[in-house]
Amino acid sequence: MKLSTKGRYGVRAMLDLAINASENHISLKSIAENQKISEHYLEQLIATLRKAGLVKSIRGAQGGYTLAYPSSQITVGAVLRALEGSLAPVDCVLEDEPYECDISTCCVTKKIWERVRDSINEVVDSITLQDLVDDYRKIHSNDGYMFYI
Amino acid sequence: MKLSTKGRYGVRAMLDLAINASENHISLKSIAENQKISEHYLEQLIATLRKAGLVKSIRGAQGGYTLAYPSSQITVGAVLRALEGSLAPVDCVLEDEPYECDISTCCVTKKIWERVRDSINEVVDSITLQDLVDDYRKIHSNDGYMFYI
DNA sequence: TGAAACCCGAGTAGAAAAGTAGGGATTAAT
DNA sequence: ATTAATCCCTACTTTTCTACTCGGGTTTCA
Repeated sequence: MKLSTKGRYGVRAMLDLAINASENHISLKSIAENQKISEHYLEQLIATLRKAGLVKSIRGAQGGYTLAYPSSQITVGAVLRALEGSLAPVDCVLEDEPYECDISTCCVTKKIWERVRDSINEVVDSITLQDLVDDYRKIHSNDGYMFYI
Repeated sequence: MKLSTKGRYGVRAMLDLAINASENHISLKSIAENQKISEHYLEQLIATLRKAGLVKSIRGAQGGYTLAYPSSQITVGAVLRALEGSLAPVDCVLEDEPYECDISTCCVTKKIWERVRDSINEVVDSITLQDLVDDYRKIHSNDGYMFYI
């Protein structure tokens, strides 16, 4: 029941972008350095986020990435689902294409997993990147990047 | 962010025991057959549940397993945590021995994972095996074992 | 033109999940 | 007492997935 590095790294990368949203765009390299994440690996994660429409890229020299929307409009849930897929704890309660049990109506335990899925989504959808930025600014006064996992 | 088969099989096995709690004890073999789970694999899961004090075993011929407590006193959460360990989505918010980040006070994202962890625990701790038995009886009228995942 | 960036697909080592194998210990029934 | 059913235990294997790495290609600014 663990989140993979995709989700964790992704949220941190997006938070990095949100914190530095004042600058026009940020290079992959600098995010990777700040967050101590393999550059090439992060590239793949950001590519996923771009395809999901959560970040925009600027190509060429001096290029980089920016958030596609204001940080107050991007939830942690959207980031996680883009990278991890559905947050359903078992495949029979996937939101889009639930895996059909042989005898789905008989599946008593399904109710448990639906409730777990919904409660996870509720939490992560209630937190925006801006909330994280606010928390971050409360702790730091522009003293660099210090939010590791 | 998926539950492993340990957790899913474990809950189903415990539900099987709860449904048949009227009989004194049930053999591993019959649970495995009912639930369509490899007998040898289920044996390992039940061993874990026994060591966690959730089921009792009777050895020898005609032996088997029973719940260690009334089904109304065993939560899904207890079963899941016995088999899966902490339901924390990342190691830095494990209840018992949280993985210490280098700079833990600075970890803004930690708050997210704490809230996710707590909400998962809240859901699974609010559901007892008896709740599942009640659901099961609502759907079936003693027509066998039909709750697959 | 060249360097700094983003873009893309394939491959890979290690870890974890899921299950197998094989035997030992206990006990009810005969 | 013997047998068969059952639980108990350790180790091994197979499959899948994670978390990368590799090696390029393309775009754009200076």
